[in-house]
Amino acid sequence: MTETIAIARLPASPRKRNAEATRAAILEAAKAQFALLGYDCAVLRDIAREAGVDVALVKRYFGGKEALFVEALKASFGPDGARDWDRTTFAHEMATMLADSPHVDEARTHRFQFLLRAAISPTTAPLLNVLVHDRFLEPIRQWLGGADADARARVLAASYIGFLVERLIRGDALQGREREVFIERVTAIFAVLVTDIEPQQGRNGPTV
Amino acid sequence: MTETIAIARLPASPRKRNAEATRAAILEAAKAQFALLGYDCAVLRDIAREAGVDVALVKRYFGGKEALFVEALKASFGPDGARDWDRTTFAHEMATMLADSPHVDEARTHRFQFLLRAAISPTTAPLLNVLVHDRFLEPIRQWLGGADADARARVLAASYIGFLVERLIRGDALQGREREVFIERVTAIFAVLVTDIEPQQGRNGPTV
DNA sequence: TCAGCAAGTCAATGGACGTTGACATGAACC
DNA sequence: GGTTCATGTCAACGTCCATTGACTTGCTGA
Repeated sequence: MTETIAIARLPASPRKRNAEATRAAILEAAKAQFALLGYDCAVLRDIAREAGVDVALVKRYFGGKEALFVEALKASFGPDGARDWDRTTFAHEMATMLADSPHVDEARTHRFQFLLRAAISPTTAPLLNVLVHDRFLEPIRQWLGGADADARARVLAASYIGFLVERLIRGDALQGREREVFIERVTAIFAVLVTDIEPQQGRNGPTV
Repeated sequence: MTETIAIARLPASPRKRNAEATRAAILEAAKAQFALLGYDCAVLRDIAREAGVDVALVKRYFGGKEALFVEALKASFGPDGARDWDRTTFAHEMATMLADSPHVDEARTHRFQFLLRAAISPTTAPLLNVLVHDRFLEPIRQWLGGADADARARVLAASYIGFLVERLIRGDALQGREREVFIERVTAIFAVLVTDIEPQQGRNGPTV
């Protein structure tokens, strides 16, 4: 009798009891679900199922949905932060990355979807103001440096968000000429923002 | 007895029975709530209360929450569409408008919040792809004209969305020097996009 | 004045979901 | 081997919310 059961167990991994591991599994599943669906649409039962545990453990380990969310949010914005980009190649690299998002650098795209959804939802927005500033705006500001770094960081962040949203809305990848043009223009935009000096006036488009 | 009751009625407006008016009232309340909270967080009871009617009427007039949402979405993107901007002043005007959003041109900000929330929520995104293209991207594309209008329209739309999100996340108004810098840079960005010719290469930031 | 219908009200239903506490089970320690 | 505590399971409960259908009220036309 025991042998047949042992065979039947193969599909479900017989995970050993391990608080740390299950906690981590829940957190990982939560990060994915919250990024994909946002706080309101994500469902604890699904998170638990994805982690291979019971819902009740969410309460045991995190206290509740909101607490889990905050934890997942923090976990998503850990060390990375102020990645040191090369100033001379930044604009082009970022543009290319965005053009190929979300297929390239999936983890990064993922994290920012998370942040974006969190920042926009009226439920979670209040939890976020500090985090957005500390982990997102402030690193950009410091990296930019120069005059009016704060305002420029804001514009840079906003542009970045916009391109990300655009990619989020259209799922398909950019290709061929369209991709090239996208990269060209976006590179030009980031170049405007990285530059310390003010953009020259009178470039308000051709006077038709 | 009747007189005292008549006096007590003052606060609640004794609206006459009027199908068209109540339908309109519901739609108006729905537009506001959906824009403010998004599809998932908006509650039919609140919409009904704001419109001064019973929840059941939502079903009678619109069929259900999703149908009401679609209706509200269409109603929000009616005639406006391809407003004819002056090409020579577009960049600066738009930058200024965004800097002062949402306090100026509140209606416009409102509508785009609506669209944004709708586009991002996984619940409503499927309902939107066509609408976003027809009422948002396509008018921009036509207005832009020139080479690679499609790709440029995409970048323009994305930037616009980004700035809107930034303003949405921070509620407070830009002021003083910060506002000036914001307008300067954003103007430069839009200028890059309105222009038909490709941006000059090599402006990848100072070589430090 | 009365029938008939549209407009509006009310209470109830059913599902989804976060939360909770009682219970079972495995491992570590005496 | 038995005790004990942490880990994991189970079956609810309560709430929120969209939906529904039966009921009431006011208007209109004969």
